[in-house]
Amino acid sequence: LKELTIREIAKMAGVSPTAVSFVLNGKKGVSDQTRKKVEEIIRQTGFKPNVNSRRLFFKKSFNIAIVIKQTSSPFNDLFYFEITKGVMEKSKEAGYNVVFTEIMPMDNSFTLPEVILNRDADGIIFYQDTDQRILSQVDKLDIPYVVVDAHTTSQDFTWVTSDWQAGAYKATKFLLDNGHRDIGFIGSSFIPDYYVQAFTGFKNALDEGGLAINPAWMEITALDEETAYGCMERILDTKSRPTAMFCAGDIFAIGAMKCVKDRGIAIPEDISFISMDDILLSRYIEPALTTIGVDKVKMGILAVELLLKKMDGQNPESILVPTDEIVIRQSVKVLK
Amino acid sequence: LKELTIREIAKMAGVSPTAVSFVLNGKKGVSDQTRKKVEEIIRQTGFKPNVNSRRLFFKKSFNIAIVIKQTSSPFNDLFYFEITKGVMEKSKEAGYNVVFTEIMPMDNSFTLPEVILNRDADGIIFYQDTDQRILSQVDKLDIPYVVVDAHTTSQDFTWVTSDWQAGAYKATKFLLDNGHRDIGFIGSSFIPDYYVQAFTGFKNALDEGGLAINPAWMEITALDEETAYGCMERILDTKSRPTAMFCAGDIFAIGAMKCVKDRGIAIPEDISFISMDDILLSRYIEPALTTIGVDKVKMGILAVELLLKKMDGQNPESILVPTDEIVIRQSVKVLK
DNA sequence: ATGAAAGCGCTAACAT
DNA sequence: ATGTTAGCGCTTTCAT
Repeated sequence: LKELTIREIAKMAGVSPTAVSFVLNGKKGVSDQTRKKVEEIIRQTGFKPNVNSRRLFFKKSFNIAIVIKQTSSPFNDLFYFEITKGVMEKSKEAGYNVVFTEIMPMDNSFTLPEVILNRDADGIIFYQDTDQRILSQVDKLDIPYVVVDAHTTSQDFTWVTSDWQAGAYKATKFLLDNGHRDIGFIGSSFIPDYYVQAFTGFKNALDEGGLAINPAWMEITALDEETAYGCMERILDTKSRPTAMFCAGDIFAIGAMKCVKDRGIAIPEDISFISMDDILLSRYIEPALTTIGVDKVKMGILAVELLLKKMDGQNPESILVPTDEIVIRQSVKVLK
Repeated sequence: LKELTIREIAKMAGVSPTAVSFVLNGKKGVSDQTRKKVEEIIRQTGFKPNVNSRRLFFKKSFNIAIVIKQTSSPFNDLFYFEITKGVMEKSKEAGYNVVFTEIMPMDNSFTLPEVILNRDADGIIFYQDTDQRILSQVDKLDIPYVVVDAHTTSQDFTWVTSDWQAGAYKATKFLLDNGHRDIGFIGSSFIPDYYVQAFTGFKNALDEGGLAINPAWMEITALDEETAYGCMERILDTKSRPTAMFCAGDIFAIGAMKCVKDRGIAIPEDISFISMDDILLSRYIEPALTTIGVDKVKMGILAVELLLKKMDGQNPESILVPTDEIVIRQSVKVLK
């Protein structure tokens, strides 16, 4: 298979390269006859115009870069992999490649990936909260970007984030609807905005049900499975015991449930659990976790849609993605 | 920030574009003095040469494409995400972008991703067994590729695959070393090569221990969690019961364990379980699963290394990646 | 050691 | 409607 160029196609069709270019790009300025002829030759030869020539001419890379953090946990990875499916779907549709890159927020250098420094991407999608120093650098390069799943949102950049406040409300309401009155809370004040959202949703549901928060059952220092375990220990060490726990994240629920089981307390008979995220694991732990899901593929699609608008010079509104309905499994008991 | 070109840098330094190009590419033909001067200007301006001009000149994309199947399950996704980390690490080091693409083996079209049809990748990494019709198309395009985690290997293409035969041997040996003599097998003849590897490792260990295979405890129709559940049912319905099961894949073990638990049989007190893969889930099910792991990041690195060699015109040997040691958790009982 | 000039393959402005 | 030509920004050959 030899290397074809637009020149050779032109020669074969007995026309000028311009004609071929016009046909390729669907422009007018060629007679129906030559168009047909050229199209036929292109079909026969399977000719594809050289992308790099086009890139050079248009000063456009036709790449969208995804930036993930190297420190991301496997749980996040899975979450982001699903988002990526949406990103790929929409990018392909719009004629862009998806280039994967990583940053290491550990070392304080905050160096952007080469793809971006080289201006080899027309737009960027950042996953998860992204350091302001990174974003400023991108601002300087004047490359449009969108942040997906940023817990700390802002007017300063465009984002796509799940509505965790609505999620927390729904989850807590579900407990109330099932007869629970003594409800504890495990959250994370280490992610301030996310914490506020989760807490606000929780509190709103309680308020609506005419219930007060029991401070002894409020734990806000969870970070991961282990720390959530610790939170639960402290709650169990108080005088009275809640009949249900709302956890701001499946992984917190998993840690807390482990603590409860270790003490020989039955789930959901003695204590019920509900949380948000719907990570893969939640289906497999025992008992399977009742939780609130989000459509991650959709988040990826929305992110690309916003990005395309920004690349088009528009200034679209950020998007709060509605949390889906509750995935009911076995961790919540119905009280009479 | 205005658009810099090599011409402008040349002007600023009072030299020719050629000189700047030589400096950028570390070639000799420039005096130390001009080199210093040019380097200084480049440093000050943060100039980066236009990648697309280089691509056009070199007829090289500096892209490596990853091709995954859209039908891949979340478990595979996680597995492949880790491999991807290795791929990114090594690709970056070698100066290549990583472009993510999907194929849909469902529709019988077997259309390659645009990136590949456009010759916008210098090399390809396929994840998982890949249809021969796909590979032939790539052969025609004459783009080098490597298949990672191909269960069905062949002399016809270059691959990087875990040594599951050694893994099965190690796992079975571990059961024997812990005093088990009555051992069952759940595998999948739907993936013939993989099945043969797993079975051979299993059988070799048994042979070595002077034990015969009990055909009543051999199930080879597992495909996923559900079918593995069915396999286990049939084994439990036989007259006698094994003290331990070897499963050719964590997900099979998870399905089989569910069956055992549903029948009120205790793990590992009554029946022990061991398998291979070490997927994320295995740590979280109850009891936590003892299994054989592989270094996925390393697999990604090795894949890129092979690919780079192929891109260099070499014809490297495929690689059988050693399975790691056993990850001992709680699913195997020590028999006296 | 240095610079002028050609060319990678495409697109589009401009003549015809 | 069609063809000629310049130019996107780089690298490299070839004079000087």
